[in-house]
Amino acid sequence: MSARTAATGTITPMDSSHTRRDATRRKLFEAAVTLIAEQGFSSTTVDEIAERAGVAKGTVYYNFASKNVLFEELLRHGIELLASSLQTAADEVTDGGGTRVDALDAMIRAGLEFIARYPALTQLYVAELWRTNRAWQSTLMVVRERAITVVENVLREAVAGGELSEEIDIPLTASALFGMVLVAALDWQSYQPDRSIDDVHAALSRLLQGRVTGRPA
Amino acid sequence: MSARTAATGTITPMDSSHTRRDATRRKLFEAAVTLIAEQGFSSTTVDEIAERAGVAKGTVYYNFASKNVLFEELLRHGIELLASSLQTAADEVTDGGGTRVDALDAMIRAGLEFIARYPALTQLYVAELWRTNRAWQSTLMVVRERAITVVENVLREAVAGGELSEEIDIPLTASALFGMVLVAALDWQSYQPDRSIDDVHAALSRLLQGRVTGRPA
DNA sequence: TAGCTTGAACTGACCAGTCAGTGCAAGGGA
DNA sequence: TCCCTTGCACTGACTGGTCAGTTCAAGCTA
Repeated sequence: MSARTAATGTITPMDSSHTRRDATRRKLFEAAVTLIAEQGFSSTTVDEIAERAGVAKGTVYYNFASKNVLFEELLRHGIELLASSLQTAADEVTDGGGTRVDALDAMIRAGLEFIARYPALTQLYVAELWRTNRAWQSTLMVVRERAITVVENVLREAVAGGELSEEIDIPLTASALFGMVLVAALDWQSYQPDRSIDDVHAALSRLLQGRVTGRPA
Repeated sequence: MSARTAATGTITPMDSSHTRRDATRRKLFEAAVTLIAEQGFSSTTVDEIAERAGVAKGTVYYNFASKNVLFEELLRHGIELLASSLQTAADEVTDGGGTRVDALDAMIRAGLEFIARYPALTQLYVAELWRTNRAWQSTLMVVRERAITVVENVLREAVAGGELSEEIDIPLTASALFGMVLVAALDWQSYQPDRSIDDVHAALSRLLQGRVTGRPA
């Protein structure tokens, strides 16, 4: 009974309650995320979302105040999944006696797994995250903060523990690591889908651990 | 007489010819790139583009067959700027007797400068590059190829010359480097605009050269 | 003069959001 | 046991508005 589902992946592997309404909302998230990732927010119509979710258009408006609100709730929902997945990966290593660098490595792995499981959600974040003049700008800032902070915290602990150089710039390094995983994963999915996740992980891990320039450990 | 211009940056610092028509097309590119970066392709109207460019709507259709065609030509135009900028940076170092790793470092710098100069163009690529089911999908594949290849070539030469470990995965490492620069730069512009380009460059450079995990060279 | 631009009017498709009405499960009164 | 009520969840035809793309007579400029 794998939690993983088909190509695009389901957004809500764990569900909270079991009311009829929640099931409908979940179906709508599901439908919206793939459509918006494929076509963008404004060229995705509410009719399409409703049709793919197998409900009537009115139901969309019964459950969400507007198309915008549906999207914002989707963003918040998704980032919670990512942040907790990264946090869990880091905690498991740290609690098991691993180093902070090992934890970073585990987060890279978790990031790749997340993107492989929810490619549509990821694509959607990438398209919106650095856009200016958007209605949901503030939502996105919070969302970004939530994810980046997890990485920054581990970096900070690693510096404090002497594992990483005191000279690294924590916010910028966190961004860079994030971007490295993000773009490598998206490229992998879109343009080199034949590669295994282990290949991708190994390449990124090598970069993190400074084994690209060829000095062995 | 700096080539750099205002906030969004002009797309066409070097122009090829001087006909009246070319000037109009350039104005339209200019207007389209910022509007689309801000709002996305489909919520940007042709009327808006014409207005921002200071031309009549009829002129848009006199110069481009459709809104789609305008956008595709914009993508092709932009990637040429990026690829040649990266190539030039790499060549300058190599021709001047620098190592391939130095060339990579220079490309990081050139990438950051490019993104700082053309943030709207960059945002637009990021939003579209990994999107599926798009009319201009094939245009984008070519465009991505053009940029990634420049990085891959330098990596390959570096491996051949023994500067980089033979074990690195060239396509994946190129993607990762690309993503690292891209995301760090966008984050810098959007969320930490007070930082200097030198700070950002230093942080990325450290990652490239494996000085994050603290082993001095 | 020929190539380019203007601007306004028009068409037809498309789409977010509305709303009067349906279906149905649970409760309660007789 | 049967009927009636309540209200949540859902439905889908409809509305008012928007926008890509067209057309064209007239003006400008190299």
